[in-house]
Amino acid sequence: MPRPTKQNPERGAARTRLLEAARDIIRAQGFAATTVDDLCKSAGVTKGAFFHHFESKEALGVAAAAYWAETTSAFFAAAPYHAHADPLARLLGYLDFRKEIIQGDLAEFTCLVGTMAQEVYGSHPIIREACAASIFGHAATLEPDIAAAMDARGIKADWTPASLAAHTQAVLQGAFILAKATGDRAIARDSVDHLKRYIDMLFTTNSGREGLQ
Amino acid sequence: MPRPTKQNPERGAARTRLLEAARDIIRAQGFAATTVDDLCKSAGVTKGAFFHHFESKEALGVAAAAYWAETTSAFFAAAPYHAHADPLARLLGYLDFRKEIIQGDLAEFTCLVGTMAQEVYGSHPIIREACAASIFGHAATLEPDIAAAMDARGIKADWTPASLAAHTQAVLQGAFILAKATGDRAIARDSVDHLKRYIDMLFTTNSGREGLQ
DNA sequence: ACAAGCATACCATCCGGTTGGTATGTTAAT
DNA sequence: ATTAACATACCAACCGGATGGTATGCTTGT
Repeated sequence: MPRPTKQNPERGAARTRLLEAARDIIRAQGFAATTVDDLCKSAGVTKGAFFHHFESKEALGVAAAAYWAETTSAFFAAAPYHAHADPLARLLGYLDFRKEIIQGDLAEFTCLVGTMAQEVYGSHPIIREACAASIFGHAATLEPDIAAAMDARGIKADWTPASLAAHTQAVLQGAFILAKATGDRAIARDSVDHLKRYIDMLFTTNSGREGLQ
Repeated sequence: MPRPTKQNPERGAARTRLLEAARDIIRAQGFAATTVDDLCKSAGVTKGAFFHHFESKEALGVAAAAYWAETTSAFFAAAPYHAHADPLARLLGYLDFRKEIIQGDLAEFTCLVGTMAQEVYGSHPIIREACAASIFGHAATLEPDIAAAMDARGIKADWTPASLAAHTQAVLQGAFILAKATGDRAIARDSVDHLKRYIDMLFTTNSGREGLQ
């Protein structure tokens, strides 16, 4: 869709630059506090360009969630933890990878769609749905490894691969909130450690094979 | 400070009513999307009353977090799980209690300070701090039971009571995000179940007594 | 009399969205 | 090969309503 010209090679990139601006600014300020002008200024385009590409601010929110889903799924697909032969090692490797990327500024490693979902679940159901699709689409990539690890160890539990995959995302989202509340990244990594310990115990002790309660 | 009159017994309650309105509306819409007029309308007072009691919208955010800390700490202090004799039973009872109160409308059981912290951590550091105080003040109430349970079972681990207490709050906050994203309360309860299973295993298997990594 | 607890009215600014226009590129009939 | 017709990408200026905050004054209890 982009149509660059000879004089201005940046032409045609307005949409992408607005989505990148949205990704960065919304993570730092939230959706409601981010104005269309903020986005235009950061992207270096005018409001006319904004409303040419997006019907409304709400539509940008949906597009930003979709863009997030695309870019992060490519990012994780390229991550090294997939190289492990054992599915449990891949799962724990995923969590190590998540721990590794918890660094730098808060707005750089926290989750756009988690932030947006929390904020707009009541007022913008369309954005909420796009965020849910991104979160659970990502969680779904963990399920095959979880199922394979259960299979390999003959584990019959009262929890499902989908449930554990969702739980990993809950822990990560919650870890981000604690990090934002304290300003401390370490507390987020600590929660991921607890999650790793849980999963390790689930697959390496007998307790994991019997139901709770 | 309230000064009720004979004609209008509600007089003097403006501040409290504004805080209650803030608790309810901010949980449903977020802090930035909640206008001062929204709050005044819901509390049944005028803007003059609002700015008589609060210097600014930001000041109301801080007061709302403090009010949340007060009311929830009283709420949990009165909960039945404290009756258990065994500290581990109290800890698991706390999580059962948290599960039980996940019902009704989303804005009724989710956490005000978690929502606010996520949204304003960058733009309103004062509110962020008040939210952190509320979250970790609540987490601190779990630490004595965790420490006692470790003691009773002679557990020497590479995690601290404070770290596990923080993790429980991370799981709860994350569970709320997933619930908001999907509109489904059950997924939040599932995460609490995983957390219960984790804590159960930590204290009832040998794996919990050795370090991860 | 005086201060606390409000209400009314008002303001300056901001914000999402619109309008009209220009520059560039594509399609297809002649 | 030219050109008319159309589409895409973007800009500058503007608009109406909303928003946080203020100025002022009225009530009520002490």
